[in-house]
Amino acid sequence: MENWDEIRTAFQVARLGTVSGAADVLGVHHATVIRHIDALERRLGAKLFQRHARGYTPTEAGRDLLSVAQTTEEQFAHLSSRIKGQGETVSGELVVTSIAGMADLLTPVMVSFQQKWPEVRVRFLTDMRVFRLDYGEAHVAIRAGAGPEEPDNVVQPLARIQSGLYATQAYIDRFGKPASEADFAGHRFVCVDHENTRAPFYRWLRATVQPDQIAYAATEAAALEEAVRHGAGIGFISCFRAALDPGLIEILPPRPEWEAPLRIVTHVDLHRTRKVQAFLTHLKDAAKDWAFCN
Amino acid sequence: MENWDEIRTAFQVARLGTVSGAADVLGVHHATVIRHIDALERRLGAKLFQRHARGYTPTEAGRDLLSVAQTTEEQFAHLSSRIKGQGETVSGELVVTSIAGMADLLTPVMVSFQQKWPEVRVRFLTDMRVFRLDYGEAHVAIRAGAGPEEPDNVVQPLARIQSGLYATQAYIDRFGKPASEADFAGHRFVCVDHENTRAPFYRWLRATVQPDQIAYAATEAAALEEAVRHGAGIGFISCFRAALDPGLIEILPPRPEWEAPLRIVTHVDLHRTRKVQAFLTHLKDAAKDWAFCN
DNA sequence: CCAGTCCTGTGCGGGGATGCACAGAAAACG
DNA sequence: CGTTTTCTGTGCATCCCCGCACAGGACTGG
Repeated sequence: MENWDEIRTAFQVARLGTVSGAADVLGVHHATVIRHIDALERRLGAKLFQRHARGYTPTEAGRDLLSVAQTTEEQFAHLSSRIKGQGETVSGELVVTSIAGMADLLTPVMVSFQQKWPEVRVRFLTDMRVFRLDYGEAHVAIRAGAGPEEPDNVVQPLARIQSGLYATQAYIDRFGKPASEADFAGHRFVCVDHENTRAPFYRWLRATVQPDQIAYAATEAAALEEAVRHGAGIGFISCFRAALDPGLIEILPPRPEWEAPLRIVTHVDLHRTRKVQAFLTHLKDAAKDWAFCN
Repeated sequence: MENWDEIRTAFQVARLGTVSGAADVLGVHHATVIRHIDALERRLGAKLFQRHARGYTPTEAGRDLLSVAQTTEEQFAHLSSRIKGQGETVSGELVVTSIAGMADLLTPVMVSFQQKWPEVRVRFLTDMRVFRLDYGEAHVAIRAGAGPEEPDNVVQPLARIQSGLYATQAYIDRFGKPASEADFAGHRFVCVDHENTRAPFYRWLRATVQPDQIAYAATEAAALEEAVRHGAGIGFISCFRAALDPGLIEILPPRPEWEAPLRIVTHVDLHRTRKVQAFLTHLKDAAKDWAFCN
C-alpha cells in the first residue's frame, strides 16, 4: 500500500461518486484521477469502482476504502490544526537544561511558569554532558560563561552571576581571615581541577595564588562548594548560594571582574515559537528580581 | 493537509531518524525525501524535525505526526490485505436480484448458501424495475427470457422454466375442460397485458386464441396467477408454482416451445470473484434438483 | 426527437518532481 | 589524529506525471 495520494484520490471518488467531482475537490485534472484509480486497482488486483457513463459507484472494496480513508482524512486534519496551532499556543512539553548548580535558582522560576501556563509540562534536565539543542534534546538551555555554540543556536544574556570568596569559621579560627589578596600568603584555597577553565573567578584565582596554595581541587562545582563548607580552604561560591548558608564567612566581596555571564541558549527553529518566547520573558522577568545579580 | 505522500515520507523519516534510511525504505532518492519534508514544513508553517548532520530528530510536532501516521499505515495495510483477499474469500454482502415471482424458488437456495458460508450476508432484492449491474446494485441477477443486456454483463443459462395451462374446478364446472387447443372456442383466458411480450407461452397464447377470448389481463405475473386461481379463466402458470396449489387443474401439460429460459447475469468485474463463483455453482447445483425444469 | 449538458476516456505536449553527482560536514574507527 | 563512513544539502539533466483538448456516450428538458 504505497502511494497514499492515490488512496486519497480514490477516497474522494468514492465519496462524491464521480471522477469530475473528485478532480474539482482535489484541484487536479480528471484524467489524473482516472489514472490514479487505474493504478491503484491494478496494484490491488481488485476493482474499487463500477464504471459507468454517469459516474463511479464504489464496490464493496471501494466502500471499505471510503470508510478507512474517511477517518484518515479526519486524523490528518486534526493533526494539521494541532501542528499549525502549536506554534501559537503555550502547551505541551518544555524541556529546560542547565548545569546542576542552577537548580535551586531556576526551579522556582519554572514552577511559577508552569502555574502560569497550566497546559505546559516542564522537564528540567541536568546532566554532566552538555545537551545538544540541535538534536532536539531541549528547548532552552541555561549555560554559564561564553562557551562555543552551534551555528544554529541563538544565545541571549540572562544575568551575571556574582561570586565572592568564602570560608568557614573553623577555617578562620585556624588560619586567620585575610583582609585582601595581599594577605593570601599561607592560606589554602579550593579551586576547580582544570588548567584552562573559562570561569573568570577561577582564572583570577589561578593567576593570584601559588599553585601549592590550592589545597583542594575537584571537577564538579557542587563538590568544590562542599569542600569550602567543610573548611578545606577559601573558595569561590556564588553569592546567592552563599547567602543560604549562614556558616559561610565572606572573605572578599564580589568584584565585577569575577562575574560569570549566564546565557540563555535556544535553537533558532524553536526560538520563534510562542511557548519558548513565553518562557524567555518569564525567565528574564524573574532574573530582574534576583538579588546578588545585575 | 493535502498531499498524503509527503506525510508518508515524513512518517518514515520520523520513524527511522534519517533521511537516507527513509529514502531506502520508500524506494526514492534521499533528495526527494528532503524536498518532501521541506514542502510539508513550509505548508504547515512549523518545523517537524531538528536537522543535524547525523540525521533528523522529530520535534514535538514530528512525534505527533509519527503516531498519527503510524496508525494510518496500519489501517492502510489492513485495508490492502482485506481488498486483496476479498476476491479470494467468500464473505461480505451478496446481493441477488430477480423478478418477484422467483422468490419461492430462489429463497431456499440462498438460505442454504448463507448456511454454507456463514460469513456471507445475503440480500435478495425484488423490484419492478430492472436493477443495473453496472451501477453495482447487485452481484447476481436472475432474469427470465433473452432480453437485451449491458455490454459488460456476462450471462449464463440457469434452467428452463416449464409452464402449463391451468384453471380452477369452478371454471371447469362452468365452461368445461378443453382436451386440446382445438377445443378453445368459447373459453376465456388470462394473459399478460402487453402486446409484444417476450414470454414464449404468452406469444403462443396470443397467436392461438382470439383477442376477445382474453377475459382478464394484467401486467404483473402474480396478478395473473391470482386471476387464474379465482377462476377468471385458463392461464399459464409455471409448473413448480402450480404444483403447490392442489386447486389448480392442468388443462394442457407443459410443452417445450413454452419453456422460458432463466438466465444468470453478473457483471464481468464481479463475475471473477470467488464469492460470486461460489454462489453460481451453488445455484446451478440447486437447479439440477429442481423438478419441473430441465 | 434533438439540442444541451455532464460524464468518462485517451493521445499529446509541457513542466515539475525525481534521480544523479558532487560537495561538505560530522561522527566513528583504528 | 588521520581515515573512513555516513548523512545532509544543492545544482543540473532527465523522465514521468499532469493538464489540455477532443471524442464518445448517456441522461435531460423542451
